[in-house]
Amino acid sequence: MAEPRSEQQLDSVFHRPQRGRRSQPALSRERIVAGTIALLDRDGARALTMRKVAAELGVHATSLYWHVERREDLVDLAVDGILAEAAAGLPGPEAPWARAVKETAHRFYAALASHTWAGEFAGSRPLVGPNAVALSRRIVSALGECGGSEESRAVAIRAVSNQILGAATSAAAMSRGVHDEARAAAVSASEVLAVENGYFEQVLDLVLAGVEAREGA
Amino acid sequence: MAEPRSEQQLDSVFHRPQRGRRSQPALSRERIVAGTIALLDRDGARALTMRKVAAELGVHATSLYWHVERREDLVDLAVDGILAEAAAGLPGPEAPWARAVKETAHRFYAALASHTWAGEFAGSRPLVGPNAVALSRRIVSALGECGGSEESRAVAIRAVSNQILGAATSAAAMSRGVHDEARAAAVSASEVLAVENGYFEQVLDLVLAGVEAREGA
DNA sequence: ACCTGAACACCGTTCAAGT
DNA sequence: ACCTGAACACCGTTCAAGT
Repeated sequence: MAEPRSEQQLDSVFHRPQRGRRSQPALSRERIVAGTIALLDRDGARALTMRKVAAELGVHATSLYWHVERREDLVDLAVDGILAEAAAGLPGPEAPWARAVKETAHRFYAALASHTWAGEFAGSRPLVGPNAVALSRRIVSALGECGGSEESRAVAIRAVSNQILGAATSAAAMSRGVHDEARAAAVSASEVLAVENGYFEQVLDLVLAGVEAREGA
Repeated sequence: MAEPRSEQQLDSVFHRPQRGRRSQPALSRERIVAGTIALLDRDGARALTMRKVAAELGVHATSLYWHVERREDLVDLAVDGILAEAAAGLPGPEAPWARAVKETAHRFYAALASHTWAGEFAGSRPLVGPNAVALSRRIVSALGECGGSEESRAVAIRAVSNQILGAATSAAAMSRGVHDEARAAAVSASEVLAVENGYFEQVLDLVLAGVEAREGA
């Protein structure tokens, strides 16, 4: 039974105080995150065990506990890790709001969908890492420019973020889903993803059409 | 490493052939599903272990394997179980398409959101049980009446189902999320759910406004 | 400061055995 | 047909011990 942690405690999952070091330690936050992501990409969500992450890094499972408090911290760090690139290239403040929403949402979704294990964790862990927050904030700020009441902006924000989370979750579920052999033979997983990526753009356009229709009313 | 199962195999998870029986068995599909749901409602997703489900039913863990093939079957059965009520009261074919979509989507979402553990499993298990399928089909048929190309209907279907899945996933994640004590003291979990339920309706209206705007264009 | 090793209380699943 | 019991190969996490 893990008890809930306060904002401040959770913040310390992502930003750990640096210590002065004399001899180079074998493990570090960065190495642990990289190893965890490599393991997840290779073997999937179910392979995320303390022992396997440790083995990936040539170390004992118990050693990880010096650097993280619990297994769930590895999940949070890995998920936020794959959002780093997406969060690094956000549209600037000069971008028109609709384009900023579309581009940010697409980067967010594409990062999650290209590592399907991330979608598998989306329901059990809130996305509160710094990169997820940066992406969310950019969407919020863009939708803040489109006019309307505070209430209607709150609705638009939820519509867009549900779209991202729903598409990522469904991509993850599909990747573990019923494999009709004929279909599996015909189209590879990456082709499916390409099609779904195209749908994501259209679906988001549809949502934004709703936002604009509302704004015009 | 569980290997994927074909459509037919998966179907047999939900519809098991009935056998003639002489003496009443202690366990049954129905009792197992009911016990699993009770356990999940009481103790959460992490409590779903074969041993605990068995204890809930006063039986040994290994006995469950006579009735199900693996732990994941319990997940599938429990999730589809909580969708039974929602699938039982679908809007009839005479309902106007937009109302049918809204009502069905709301029933779907509300069922998932009122058992947050279901949202936690949404990313790891595709919703392919008979009740989930019935709900999805009703949404598909309703959106089939709203005109537009096949492509645009496919987009609308994804928009609505992403909305359901995204809202349910985010409700689940929030229920395990950062507990700001002040906020937790001020509003109970059920109050939050009530607010989010209201948002869901508005968000769905927004999406449907997009569908209608597209159709008008 | 950082890692090891033993230990504890769990897991899912298998299979032979009972009735 | 249906359930038990022992067993196997795992889990996360703790803590004393090493360096």
